Amino acid sequence: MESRALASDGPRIVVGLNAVIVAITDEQPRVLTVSLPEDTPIEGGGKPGAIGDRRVVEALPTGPLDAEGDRTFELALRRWVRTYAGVELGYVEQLYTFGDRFRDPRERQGGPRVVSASYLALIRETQPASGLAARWRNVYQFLPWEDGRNGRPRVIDTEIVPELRDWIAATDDPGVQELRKERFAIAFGLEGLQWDRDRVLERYELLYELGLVPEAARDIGDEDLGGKSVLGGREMAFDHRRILATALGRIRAKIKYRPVIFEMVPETFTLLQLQRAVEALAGVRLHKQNFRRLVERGGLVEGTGKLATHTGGRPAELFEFRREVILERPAPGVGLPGLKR
Amino acid sequence: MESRALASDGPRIVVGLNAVIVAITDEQPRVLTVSLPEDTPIEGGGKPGAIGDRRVVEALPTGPLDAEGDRTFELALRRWVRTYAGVELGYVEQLYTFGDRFRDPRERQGGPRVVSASYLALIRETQPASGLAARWRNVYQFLPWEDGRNGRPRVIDTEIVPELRDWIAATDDPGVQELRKERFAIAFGLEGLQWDRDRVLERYELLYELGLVPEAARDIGDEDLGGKSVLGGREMAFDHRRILATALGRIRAKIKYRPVIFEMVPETFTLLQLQRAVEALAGVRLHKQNFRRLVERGGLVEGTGKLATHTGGRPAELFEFRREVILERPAPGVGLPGLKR
DNA sequence: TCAAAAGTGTTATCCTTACACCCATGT
DNA sequence: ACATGGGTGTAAGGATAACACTTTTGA
Repeated sequence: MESRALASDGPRIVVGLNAVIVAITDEQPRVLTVSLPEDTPIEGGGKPGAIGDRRVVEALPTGPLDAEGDRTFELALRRWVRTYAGVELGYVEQLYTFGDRFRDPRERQGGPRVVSASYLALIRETQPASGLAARWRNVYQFLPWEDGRNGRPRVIDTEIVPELRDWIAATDDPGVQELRKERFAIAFGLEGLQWDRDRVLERYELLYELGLVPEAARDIGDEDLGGKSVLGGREMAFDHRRILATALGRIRAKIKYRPVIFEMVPETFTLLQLQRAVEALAGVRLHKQNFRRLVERGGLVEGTGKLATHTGGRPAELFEFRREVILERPAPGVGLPGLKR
Repeated sequence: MESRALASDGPRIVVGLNAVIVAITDEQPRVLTVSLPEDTPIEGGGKPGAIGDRRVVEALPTGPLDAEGDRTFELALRRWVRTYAGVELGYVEQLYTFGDRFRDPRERQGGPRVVSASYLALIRETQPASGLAARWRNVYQFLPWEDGRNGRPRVIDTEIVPELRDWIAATDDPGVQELRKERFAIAFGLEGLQWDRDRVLERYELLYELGLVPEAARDIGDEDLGGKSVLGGREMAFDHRRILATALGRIRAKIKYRPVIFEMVPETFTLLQLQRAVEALAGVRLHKQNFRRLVERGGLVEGTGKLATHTGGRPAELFEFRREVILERPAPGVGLPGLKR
């Protein structure tokens, strides 16, 4: 029981917090990253995968939990991000807690087991992060196969699908082949199935398993990729790209039944601005007229009467979020109308 | 960064895992609980709230993470539950990680900060739990206001609403009053709003905040409830009732877009059996004909041709889950058709 | 004048809801 | 016979998807 937990583990476990801080700028979803300093000390020494290498690898902002100072995880996170990154967080939710062995490679050299509670934070603007070596990165630099706004990403058919087919053929057991085919089809929407935008994590994990991302080779202590092509897409430290994939999947799912998109657009916005924001996160283009009808008739927004000029065409009315929807409907989200293009 | 986390905290944090194991028997949702032994040792001594009192308090099964033996949290959980409770888990997902200060009251007497990663597990049958002082409890014994299958639970109008009204009136600031009114209305579906079945956690937290559950008084080290009535509903140790509320909310939401209900019914079942299972979790009655159409036309089930006799009426066809839906539809769930009665 | 974006209107289709009614079994 | 649950049919209403078309600005 609880007392058992108290007795069992010694000082070999540490708890960290990390934040996936997402904003939208220039119609692109952005995530705040930090560079791990090249001289990051490594406990235990030895070859630590990519950590401590000459290469600079980006990571998600990570902070400690002060066991005696921080009343809750969320307060700790807000404090930490405010202090070190100079960013004030708005909407915050817990994402997932990662605790696999060796997710921090230093564990192999006697480092402690690192448990990270990860949080998703949505903010309105890309405040220029102060302090640290922090920067805003386009989320799709890390997950390029997730951006379908300009048609199906080319990587999928040129790189991923052939590798997946090889993987399926690489076993003789027809039962295993079937299972692989099914996972493949579900994750990437092949065999006539539709591409499920929300399955971001499943796709990343499949690519990791197939060794198509550099993290895979790195984590088994092997820089060499065995001749396997490595997809475009920027590498991250530790399992942070997995965490980012978890975050994007969560956002995509949530946007449909909670009005979280309004955490990320200005107080007032045109309907096209709102649509572009949703498209940036969902990774698909939406049908304009139907999108407008959905948000207007869904009671999500309310016209302000003011107009935005310089929209590139006819001035558009500025809208604002109608907070009352939360009271009226059980699950108010934007909903994605039929795709276009 | 990650290295910061490594350096900061000493042995003052421990990580535990706890499991909300849910099954359905006799049309009731059941959760596996254990009794905390009366002689549970308390680190630091002193008055520990309910822990160590004469009173026996039930808790969720909790196990340690073996930092060097367990490869992942989930494997640790499965191992632990198999070994100590004799239950083999099927579907498992991470729920939430709780880490508030003093969630384990022993922390006040110098005990360590206890971080618990909680998991939701759904299983098919109530295997009689072996070992431990484990038992299956009706979930609604802990959260009686959540069962609306026989009409609106009486506690709501007799106990909860009056207390909530007092709470709203207890401040003079009209702004605060508005905020309270809104939280109240959202959580309990008053003021003409509808009751949102999924907001289980919000309801529990409101009741906790108002001191209507014994845990509230206990956690501030005060056995006396200050004359406040305490609702029906069985107490749990630590914040385990909050965890249970989180779990029920998650199940209710998930059932609508993932076919998780099939983890909890026998391999073959009649449509009424399936409906009763969904009703047990959702806490509402459903419209029979429409429920059937939804699951059949949604491609979720497939007739086996066999019949179940002794149903109480005409023999019913036995159905089974159509695994292929997962391939066909992005978010296959049961969906709750209009209520009846 | 033309491109770009805003905004209006209409129709076919599908899904949900709500009734009404018949069927088969056990007691 | 009748209570209980199984199962079919259908019509009304609402939401969505897909089109076509008009309006208003800036370059």
